[in-house]
Amino acid sequence: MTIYDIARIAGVSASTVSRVLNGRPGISAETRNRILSITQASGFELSEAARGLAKKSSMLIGILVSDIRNQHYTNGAYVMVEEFQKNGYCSIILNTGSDDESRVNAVRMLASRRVDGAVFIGSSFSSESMASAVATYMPSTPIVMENGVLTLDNVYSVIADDEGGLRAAVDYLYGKGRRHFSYVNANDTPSNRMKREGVEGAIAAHGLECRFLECEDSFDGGYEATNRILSEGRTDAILYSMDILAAGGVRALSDHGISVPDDVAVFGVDNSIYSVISRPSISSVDTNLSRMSSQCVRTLEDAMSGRPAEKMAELPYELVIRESTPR
Amino acid sequence: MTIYDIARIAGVSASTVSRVLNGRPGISAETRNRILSITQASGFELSEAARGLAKKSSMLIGILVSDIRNQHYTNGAYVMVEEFQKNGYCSIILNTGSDDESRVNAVRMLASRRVDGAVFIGSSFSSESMASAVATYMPSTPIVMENGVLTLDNVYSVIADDEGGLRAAVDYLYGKGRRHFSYVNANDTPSNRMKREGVEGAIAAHGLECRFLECEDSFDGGYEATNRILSEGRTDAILYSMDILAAGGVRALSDHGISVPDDVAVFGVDNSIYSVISRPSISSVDTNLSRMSSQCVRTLEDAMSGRPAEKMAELPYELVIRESTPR
DNA sequence: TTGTATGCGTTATCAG
DNA sequence: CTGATAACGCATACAA
Repeated sequence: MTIYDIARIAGVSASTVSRVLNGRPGISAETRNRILSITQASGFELSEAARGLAKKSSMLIGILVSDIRNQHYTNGAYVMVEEFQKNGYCSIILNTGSDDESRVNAVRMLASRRVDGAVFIGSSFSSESMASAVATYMPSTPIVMENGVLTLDNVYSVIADDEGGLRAAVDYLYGKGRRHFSYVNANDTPSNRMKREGVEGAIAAHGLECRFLECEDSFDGGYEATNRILSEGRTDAILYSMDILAAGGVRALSDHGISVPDDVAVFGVDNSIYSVISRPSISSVDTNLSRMSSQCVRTLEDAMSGRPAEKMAELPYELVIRESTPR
Repeated sequence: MTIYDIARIAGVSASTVSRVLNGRPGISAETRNRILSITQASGFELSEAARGLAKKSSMLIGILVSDIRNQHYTNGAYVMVEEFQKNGYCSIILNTGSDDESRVNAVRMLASRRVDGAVFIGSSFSSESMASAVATYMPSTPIVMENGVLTLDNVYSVIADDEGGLRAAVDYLYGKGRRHFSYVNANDTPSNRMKREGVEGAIAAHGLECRFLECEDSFDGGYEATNRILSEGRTDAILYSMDILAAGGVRALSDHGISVPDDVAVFGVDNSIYSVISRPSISSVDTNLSRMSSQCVRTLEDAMSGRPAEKMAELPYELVIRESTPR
């Protein structure tokens, strides 16, 4: 079924059908109604692909997610999907692994779909290979990076103050008298490096020391890292780069009969449902993902419609204090 | 940049470029290499929209999600996205509210994109209005419903044995000596009705009674419903239609100083991360979402490629026993 | 108010 | 092995 079929049935030309279906003026009420009723009866919808070809606009937004297992990212993606949908855009979501090749492939897919704009979610997209992929395959498509940076004309950034957030968390615990810090970090991303720098900076400012550990990006990863901490020496404050790790940590502490926050205080990052569900509930650095996501949408829509768009927006963090830290 | 531009630079016709870029045989190695190097240097990608127009295939899959806040669904969506991506398909994810109008609109969007196939995630799509929307706008596009049913020729189903799962959970608790049951149900969906029927059936079979409560689909909803239960009388076993409710429930019980599972046993549904993180961890009915999702992909790909596809597949449940129920 | 012709970027058929 | 040419479904400038 095409507009030509509708046209034939209605006894008019295809352009007339096109005009009616696009709500353009200059059509007699009679013809309009005839065409409309035929269209509705047949359940016909204009082909967005053909329309996009003719209008040079796909009404498609590409969303790249670096790690699907991180619900932090998927939540952000959904905020965007919803907001774009309000404005008539469809979102295509691609999950790129962490290897360069599949990430570049994802960019090529977006290019072949001729997306009107794109959002890259996660700091791990701040890489050389991404920069060159964008430069070669999408040199002029507006792109917004959530918590990432790429120094290209068509790329905009909305970033979180990860460093400041972690620094504040350390300061908070220091203010409560904690002096023996540990920091558990998941995978090595630019964002996690900033968090670590925040911790290091605050620790140094107080003239303290801190043990740094790496672990897998999961509940179990946090659990095991915490066991390692407990087997190695004294600690009265543990910070985790993500809530899910902290959830594992709280569980490990509890399994060892250690009181949280009396013996050991715990801080997470993300202010996610994990921090709420855990027992005790976990104090967390909130980088305000949903606000960041909304900002991404706004920036991208500005850029797509030629309005001046904010090249680099940094959103403030917030400390959410729960049961895992002393009052 | 189009294949005509590439053709002009290479000094050949557009058809030759098309052949090379599609890896078709019958081109001299020399011309092929010339075209390939020009293409790579320019970062050109074939337009999927134009290609789709000519080939009558969009290589697009539509995914409808009923409720974005339910991570159960989004997890399923991502399994699918990943699997489809492996086969060259792009997924467009639309979140329909719960009202009929926006759901029908979502179907129309899929129709206008000419998706090659679609998956509807969630039992709430089993409705009259959905059936008629599909019949009018996508009468011949293969569609798979995850945990839903629509009696149309082009619609396939992969469903969970919700009823059996809940029946088994009640039986399990009965076997541990529990006699005073409560059941907390979130929103009214076909799936949740099946779960409730499972509970009712098992309760009746044992000649018992059960208190039924409704609540919001959230941690807080489960928390408050549980408070209501505790204020109203005696209970030694509470089942929740979703883990997130059970997580709220466990927290409420704990806040009241009630021992889980000694005083009250708790059962959830979904076997999600929530059931793992809670303390005590929560026994849960696993309807095996990731297997369901994989099955959806397989069925849809069968249907799209004309192979015989399973019209209705029911997957078995599994009880995952954790700390919230007696051993 | 409506119709005709053309272009959008690609594939496919048919010649050469 | 390669090149014209039509077709895919729609929008739009131009004519009538």
